[in-house]
Amino acid sequence: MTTLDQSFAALADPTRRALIARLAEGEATVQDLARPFSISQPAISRHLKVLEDAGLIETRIEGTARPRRLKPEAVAELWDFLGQYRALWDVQFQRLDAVLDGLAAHEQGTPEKPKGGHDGE
Amino acid sequence: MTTLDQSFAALADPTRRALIARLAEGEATVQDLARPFSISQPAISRHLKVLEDAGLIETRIEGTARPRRLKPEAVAELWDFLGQYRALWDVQFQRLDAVLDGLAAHEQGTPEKPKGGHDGE
DNA sequence: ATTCTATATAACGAGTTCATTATAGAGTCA
DNA sequence: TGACTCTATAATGAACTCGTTATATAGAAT
Repeated sequence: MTTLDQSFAALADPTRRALIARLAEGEATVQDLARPFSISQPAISRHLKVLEDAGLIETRIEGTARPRRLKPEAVAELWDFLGQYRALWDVQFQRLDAVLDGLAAHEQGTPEKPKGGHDGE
Repeated sequence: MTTLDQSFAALADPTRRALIARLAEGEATVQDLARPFSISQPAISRHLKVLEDAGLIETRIEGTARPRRLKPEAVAELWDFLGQYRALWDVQFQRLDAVLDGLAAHEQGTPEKPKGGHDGE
């Protein structure tokens, strides 16, 4: 039942993540998607089926072509799941924040962001 | 190479997500973790190894016990990955946002997201 | 030392994944 | 119609996953 199973499993494959990255730029056919990869067209079609079964993409029919597009709203469930643990992460860093405060503000704009600045609500 | 592979694969298993949920409440030994499940201790130990290899948990040694604890900072990478696609999702919902704006601002700082209502297992 | 407890590891089997090649089906074009 | 293109599906094999039981290891308690 859990679609989290399918979604996480779908994203566990680097080829599928690359397909998603490509689709983030816009609709693409199987041909378009297969071209940059060194794997066969049937393999791509199967990856796309996995992504679609997970609800991450959807298919439109146009002649013989089947352009795929992202369904970004599918990310919501994963986002919420991770959000639970990101909250813990923030809590952990609250202590670190205190330490950093004690060390005085000696640097600004370091690669590490003590104040969890990851999302954009 | 990508640890995203390991992280997503680790989270694709419902037993492992349950282990993580338990660890979110605090450190726990293998015994603690195995008790609520109907699977064997070796199976739990292997799940924990998968989670640790993915960087999602860490182990402390205390006598013969090996209490595990969450490493919530490991969520950052996954969070960032999903964040790319959540941004697309936000764009899609900008039209909906406009509608909601029209309905007046009735709440501030709610935990619910614009399209809330997702469960967490 | 012996025994008990906590955990890890090995060996195995069923099921799944991911690639391949070969082929089928549907739409387009001459 | 026949030939061509785009995509899906079937058959197959290697590798991995996830459970099991049996056993090994390490520390604690007696």
